[in-house]
Amino acid sequence: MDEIRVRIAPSPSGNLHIGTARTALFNYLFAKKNNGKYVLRIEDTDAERTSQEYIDNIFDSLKALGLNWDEGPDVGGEYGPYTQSERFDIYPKYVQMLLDKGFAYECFCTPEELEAEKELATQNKQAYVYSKKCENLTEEQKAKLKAEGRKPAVRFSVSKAQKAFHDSSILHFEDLVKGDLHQDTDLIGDFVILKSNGTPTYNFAVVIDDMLMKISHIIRGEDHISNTFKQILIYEALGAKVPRFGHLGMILAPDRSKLSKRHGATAVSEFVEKGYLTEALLNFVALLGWAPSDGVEIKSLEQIAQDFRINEVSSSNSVFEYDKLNWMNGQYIKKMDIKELTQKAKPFLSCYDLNELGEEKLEKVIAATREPITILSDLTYDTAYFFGNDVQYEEGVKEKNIDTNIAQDILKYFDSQLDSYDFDNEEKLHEQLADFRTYFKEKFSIKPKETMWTIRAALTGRTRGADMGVILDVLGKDKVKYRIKKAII
RNA sequence: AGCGGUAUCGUCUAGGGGUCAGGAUCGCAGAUUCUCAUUCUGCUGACACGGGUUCAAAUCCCGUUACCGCCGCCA
Repeated sequence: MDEIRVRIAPSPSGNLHIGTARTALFNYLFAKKNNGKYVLRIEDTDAERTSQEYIDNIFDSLKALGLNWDEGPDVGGEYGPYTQSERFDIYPKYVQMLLDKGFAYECFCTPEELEAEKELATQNKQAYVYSKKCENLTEEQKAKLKAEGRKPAVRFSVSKAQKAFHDSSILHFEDLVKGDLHQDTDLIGDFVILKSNGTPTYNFAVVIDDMLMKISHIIRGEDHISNTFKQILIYEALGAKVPRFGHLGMILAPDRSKLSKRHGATAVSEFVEKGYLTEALLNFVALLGWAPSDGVEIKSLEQIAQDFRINEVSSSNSVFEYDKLNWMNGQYIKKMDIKELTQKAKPFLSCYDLNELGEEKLEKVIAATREPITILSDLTYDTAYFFGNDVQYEEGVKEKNIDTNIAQDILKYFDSQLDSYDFDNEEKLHEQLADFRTYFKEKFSIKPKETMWTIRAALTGRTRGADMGVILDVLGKDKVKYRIKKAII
């Protein structure tokens, strides 16, 4: 059997889209599972929409996700170049081949003429199919048109290719995820393969590239199904081996439309900026259309690769909802190595002076605040009280937990005890805090919870937050005293 | 309009002629810890509709509907 080779071919007209990331993931998984090669090709034929910034973003995002490629523009490989714009000189040869074999012809139609044909079709409520009026132009006619300065495009003759290789006009192929797919080729118009400006169209360039790069399996979104029939015909006309195809359902926004900017983040990098971990993002997106055989949903890339079967991928669309992504991101945040997490958290703490705490204390802060959060950006607010001298009271907290008589008693007593607290020993602090709580419970029947709320409110301005022992420890005696005194009326 | 695809809890999904239709997430309720968080336990919640085939249909077939995609000298 030939080597399994798959590819991901993003077009750099934007940052790496989450949908493209999922397609990349499934290709990667398929390659890993089958000991194949996974190649990256940049499809930048449309120079106007392409930019280096997007190319960099695609590279960075893919790498951040851990979807490293075996061959690609940067790492090279046997079948390069892997950037389509550097391959322009190889397409004309194949266009000529099709021209010679009679599977393609020059078309001199102007945009206006084409537009008129389409207009007519819509008026008659018919599907538009190119009229083929240039298919049988004589050499003289062509020469005349060229003399007039008309630059021809090259069209593929669908019917000729179809008749040469198939008995019926219905073309079938066995899709890796959707099973038998078919299309009446009479309904496919003769499509352009080479534009009049000399550049190949997408449908032609992909076939040539995939053929030359020996791609064996093409896994992509189902928006490409109709292209597949055209591409199969080109492979056949070229005398090339037709690869296997697999079409994935699309990722939809909650309103069932295509996921776009108005729904929020769409690019992997935007999710990262919002505070999502690439590991969680990848895991989440894997679950859109695929389910683990053991029911365990949180899995590493390698674990997923072991369990992955392309024919088990769902063939329907899936809706992208944040609920589960948030939960999953939270799970990853809880489990991540604390040093690594601290590094990833830093961009979200740029509004604070991190030197105030130092690396060791910062790690303590992150460890103490990571539990309840779902995205890293939650840390911005949740760690606020560890920085600066003064405290920002949340609404109602001062009135409810500081300014009452009991609260004042608690604070005064706490203040008087503070000198005996061992601020260099977190474990000791916990015990002392526990004793303090018990004291108020036994003596005044104040719930431990409420005692702590008061202390917490004075120290953090909130009734919710990190472990109190950690707060005392990180803040240190001076700051704790300062904040407590400030709260006492 | 045409062509192609898809249809199981709100969402992601498992299953597939005989199941109490399973899990996850969300929501709700309880429990736990100093914390309206976390964690744990429990609960609510689905086979799009209509016809067949069959002893038996969510599962197979046909139709309808809905949704998605494609109909570019974009990729």
